[in-house]
Amino acid sequence: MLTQTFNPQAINTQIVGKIAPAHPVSDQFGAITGHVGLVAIEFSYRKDEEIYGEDEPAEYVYQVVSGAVRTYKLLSDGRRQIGAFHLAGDVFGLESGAIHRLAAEAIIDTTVRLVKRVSLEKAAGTDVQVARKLWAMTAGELRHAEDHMLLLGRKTAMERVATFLLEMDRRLAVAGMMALPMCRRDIGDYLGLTLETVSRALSQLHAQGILGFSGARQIVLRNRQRLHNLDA
Amino acid sequence: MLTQTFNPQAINTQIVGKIAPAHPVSDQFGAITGHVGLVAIEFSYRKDEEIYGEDEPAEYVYQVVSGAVRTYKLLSDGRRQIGAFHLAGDVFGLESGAIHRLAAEAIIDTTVRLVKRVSLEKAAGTDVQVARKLWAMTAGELRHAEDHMLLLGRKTAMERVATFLLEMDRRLAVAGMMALPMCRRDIGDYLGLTLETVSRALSQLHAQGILGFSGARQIVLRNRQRLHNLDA
DNA sequence: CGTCCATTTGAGGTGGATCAACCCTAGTGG
DNA sequence: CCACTAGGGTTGATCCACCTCAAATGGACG
Repeated sequence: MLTQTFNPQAINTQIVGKIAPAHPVSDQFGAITGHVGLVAIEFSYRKDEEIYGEDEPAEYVYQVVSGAVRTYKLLSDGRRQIGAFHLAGDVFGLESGAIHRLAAEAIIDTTVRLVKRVSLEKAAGTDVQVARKLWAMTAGELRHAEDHMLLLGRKTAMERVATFLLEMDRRLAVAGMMALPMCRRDIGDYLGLTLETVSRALSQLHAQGILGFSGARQIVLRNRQRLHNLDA
Repeated sequence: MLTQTFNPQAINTQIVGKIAPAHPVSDQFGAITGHVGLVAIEFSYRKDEEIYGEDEPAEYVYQVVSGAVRTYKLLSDGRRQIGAFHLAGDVFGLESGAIHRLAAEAIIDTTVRLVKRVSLEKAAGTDVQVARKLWAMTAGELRHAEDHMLLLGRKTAMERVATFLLEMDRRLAVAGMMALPMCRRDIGDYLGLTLETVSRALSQLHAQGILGFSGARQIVLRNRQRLHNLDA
């Protein structure tokens, strides 16, 4: 489990170097790599492929170029808690220490950009702007985790699903429609529910006209206000 | 909610200045304040007193000198999720941004040491060691939150209570005994359970000889191995 | 010694889990 | 182009872990 099982330069990679970020303001990763002149490499993973395991050495920090990633923890009997979904532009695998605290897998075919963690650490050691940015990114993850603890500890199934839909709507809606990359089981493992409970909640919202389907994973929110009301 | 309702220098305070930390290695806060020469102030809160509210400006960063603190989020109908308990030596209220994401209250009579957040920010802007330390502290909180999401999303009531006991044993046991500062309701709100379920789990562990009571909050773990087995 | 909470314990209810079909659709191969 | 298949999704029936409501007990403190 502790061995690095791939060599990013071996398969389907591309040296990117200094990149003009696609989203100059919001692209935190590009802001750093561009600023410090780090070399970034692109790498692709197929659906359900492991990117790194829990408790593996944190050799790289990643940014999703396209696709989607889940990070999760497992109990010994297989129960799984997904901590976060990472979509295009998101950074994941950033650790202050040397070990990944969650495992990461591609949800669908995914391309990532990656840099060595030690090179970021080194940059942070000479540039306080970089150090500040790394802290802010970790703090952003902490904020999400704190919100998610409230959801997992205290919200009902319908409230959790409503929260999830509003989060995904905010993060990946295009033209009022969202194309979910993940299956019902992933959603359940993110929300601390079973896939059946997620499906029932979505069906109920559909029956109430709050959302529309075009295929199980293509969802249109028809009434965000009522969804907000369902979310505690 | 957004107004700062106390003046730390007004009541029962004491200017501490550069402190020789009681725990030279583990005292992260002292390491910073001592290193940079920041002025720390001591302040005391009575049991159940609010230290700061959710979404208040983060004017200070705190370290527990004595006592215990809970940080939590509320839903509009009063449901509460406690994110963490902070015991002697722990830092809390550290934010990368300008706002506190959780509220904080004293669980029992508590004394804290505090420094202005902006002074820490300033120190981090000139000293990369300080910046590194602040990042590491936030990353430590994130690690705890990630572990706690797994607990809240996927563990059974007995597993949660076992995890809680092992955590408190590690953090506050003296001579094999722990004196819990918090009530059953606080434990429940930390574990995503009701106070009755917490009580029943503790009674069951007592009946099995895994722990001993001397008063409801004085607990001795008699068999850590069996407790570990109960914790997934 | 009495009061006030915190805690424990009991009885019963329920939201979500589990177990089990069934359905839909995208992909595959003929 | 269509039949077949497999995996994901939906829906139904039942179960049970935990919640809710209620009452008794206990311990700390005046």
